[in-house]
Amino acid sequence: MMKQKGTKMVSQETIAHHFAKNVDWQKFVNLAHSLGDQLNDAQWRFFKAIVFENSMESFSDGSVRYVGEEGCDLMVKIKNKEYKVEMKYMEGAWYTAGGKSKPRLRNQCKGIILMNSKGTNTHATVPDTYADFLLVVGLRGAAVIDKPTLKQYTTKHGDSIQADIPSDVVDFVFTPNHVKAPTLQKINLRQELNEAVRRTIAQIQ
DNA sequence: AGTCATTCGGACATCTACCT
DNA sequence: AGGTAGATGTCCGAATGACT
Repeated sequence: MMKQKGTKMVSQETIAHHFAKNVDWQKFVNLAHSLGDQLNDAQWRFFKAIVFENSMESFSDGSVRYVGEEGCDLMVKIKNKEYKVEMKYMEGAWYTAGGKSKPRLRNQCKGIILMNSKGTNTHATVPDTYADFLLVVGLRGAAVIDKPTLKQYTTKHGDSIQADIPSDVVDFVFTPNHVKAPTLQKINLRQELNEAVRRTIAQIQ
């Protein structure tokens, strides 16, 4: 029986290219800006990730599937094969805000907490069960890194595993040059969620 | 001087798996 | 049966550093 080598693993460049081509990042940027800080409060942050992860599926051509499993948020289908991708969102992941000047590419991504827990973390690096690729999404850019490369840049921090990824070892999916100024849309997810919550509560007898 | 950026730890809610 | 470590994701706040 063949070992793992029998299953061909595509390159991070292939994954990045697929995300670049088959996901509408302008829509993502519009969504992220329109959502603003609505879900930034501590108790809503988990939901923010759910919104963004789902948006990958919605804004894709159908080849991206949201699964939300442990260590794997997305399944990406390329040439009839599916690949496991973990997604992290951080506002200023790759580019500084810029303010009055232009956004500037960082030498390395802002530190990402890949896993953390109360008490003491046992992992020294990402576990074998972790997705094969990590998609790091920011407001002004996104990039892909494969697991073997990612492992080179992880450090154990008390109760967490942190990744400090140099910008020149990743493959970019989009950059500030790939998107136009965001179209702000009037959405109020907090209100809709609150209403959904009240409706649900009202069903209880 | 005043803006912009970085850094660090802690905060949030709640589930499952495992332990005694 | 009851307790808790470990897992999930993101940002805030304050203090400090760097730049124009």
